[in-house]
Amino acid sequence: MESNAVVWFRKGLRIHDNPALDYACRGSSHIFPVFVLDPRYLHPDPSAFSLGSARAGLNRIRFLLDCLLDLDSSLRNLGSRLLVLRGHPEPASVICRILKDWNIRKVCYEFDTEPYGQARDRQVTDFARQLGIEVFSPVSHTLFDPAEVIKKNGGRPPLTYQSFVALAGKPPDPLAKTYSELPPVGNVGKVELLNIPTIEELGYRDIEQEEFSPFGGGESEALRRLNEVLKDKEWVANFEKPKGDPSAFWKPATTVLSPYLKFGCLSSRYFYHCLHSVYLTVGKHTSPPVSLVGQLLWREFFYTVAFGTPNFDQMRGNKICKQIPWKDDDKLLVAWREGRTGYPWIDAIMIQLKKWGWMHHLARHSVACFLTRGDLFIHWEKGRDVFERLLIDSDWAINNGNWLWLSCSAFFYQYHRIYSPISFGRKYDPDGKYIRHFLPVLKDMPNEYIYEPWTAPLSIQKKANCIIGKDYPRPVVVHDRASKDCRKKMGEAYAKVGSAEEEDDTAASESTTIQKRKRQT
DNA sequence: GCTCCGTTGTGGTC
DNA sequence: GACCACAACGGAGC
Repeated sequence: MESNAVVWFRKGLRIHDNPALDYACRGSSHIFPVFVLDPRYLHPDPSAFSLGSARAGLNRIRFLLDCLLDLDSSLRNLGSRLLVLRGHPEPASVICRILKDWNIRKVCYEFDTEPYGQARDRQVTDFARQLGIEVFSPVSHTLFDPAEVIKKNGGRPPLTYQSFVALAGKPPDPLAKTYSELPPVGNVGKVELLNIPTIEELGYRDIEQEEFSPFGGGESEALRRLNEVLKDKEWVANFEKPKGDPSAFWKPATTVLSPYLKFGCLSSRYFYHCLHSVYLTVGKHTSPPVSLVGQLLWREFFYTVAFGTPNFDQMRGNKICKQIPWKDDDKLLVAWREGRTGYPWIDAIMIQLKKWGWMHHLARHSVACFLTRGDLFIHWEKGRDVFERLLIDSDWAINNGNWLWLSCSAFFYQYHRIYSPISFGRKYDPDGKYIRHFLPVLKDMPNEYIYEPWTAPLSIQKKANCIIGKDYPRPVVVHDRASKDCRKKMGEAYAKVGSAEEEDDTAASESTTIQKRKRQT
């Protein structure tokens, strides 16, 4: 008897440790491995501020296409293939249609915690259940089930890393299963199958950008990269995140596995498992929060809080977010976004973001602090949008979580600790090699002035072929003054924080409001 | 109400 | 590279 199963790939673009794929294969005569191309994610949007679609910059689109090509090739090696479908009018309705057309008995897809994914999957789940089709939606993108952690904590997400780690315990092992062959693909009937498009086929032509992300997508590349990392056991064992060098770019100071985790080319559980094996063989190793395992737990922490916090991605209506009267200044925002603030360290980072779609974690801190509480006092949501579009590893929960953190809106509140746009970078890279690469206009500026070129005498500027105010901008703000002003405004906003909460919700936060009132009297 | 703690500040000293 | 002063936040636990 025929028994057909669909494996719907969204994230989780891998064969290894893939419970949805594993379950689809069990007892099925045919499986249909499906990916739905979402035009909003892929097709050019000329109104966007950078090359790319409405939802993603070109680097991440390219990364996704790499992932799909690799997944298709792996499936073909197992006697199957990826069925690529057109996402009109939207991915969920396309899935509903094929469930019927292909006489599907069970549909399997990885559980997705993001609001967009939740709404999309609810449509499919409801539809399938009406038709009596089995839905299998396992948690496999994260180490833990965020809903369970929240339940363990009495219904609220833990709001500190330490309390999260105390609750979390040990994650489940990855699936050990490997395949020699998959059940054959069934008859797709009249459903149109697409090829995995190229960038050019999507309509991206005459691209002038001269440097693109050096990181290619796909499970094979993820596992190659992982094995490269694991080879250096000492490095893995001694890893301490805050000690990394943000200016290292040819050989980054971190693993750069984040984009692979984001798309699920690499299983977080498999990664965790491998790290643990290394720890066992070397004995002495670093620990969370700074260790590599600690980094995976940070990911879990943000996924959990994001899942359990309504309006996590905005200031308004977000209970854990400080209400701060951020400034609205498009000119400053654009200067930051385009790498024209006049601070070479900040601008070089923003250009690396634009060209590579990746920069070191501490570099992200520098520019996020500069945009928000450090210098420009612009809303973290604006910076979040820029990162979300341009980063190849942009991940809804983690990106929003980090912007909340850096802007001192949640999790972290020491707003007087401000990164200097001049000395922070110089500490790691006194010769400015990083700046010279990403801002070639400054390549002949002497070391002495590379972090503050506006202080160079005109004769030096001329000799370096870079006149400040003409070839490279003057600073948009004076850091010493701007940061002092920001500190003052943050202090005022913090002092007023009780009344902001009162505006948004009345009954729910009554007890905290009373506490705040007491404190004020 | 007090104390301790918090992945990743800066600028100074030794 | 390690330590300090600076200034000074909220959360958690008692």
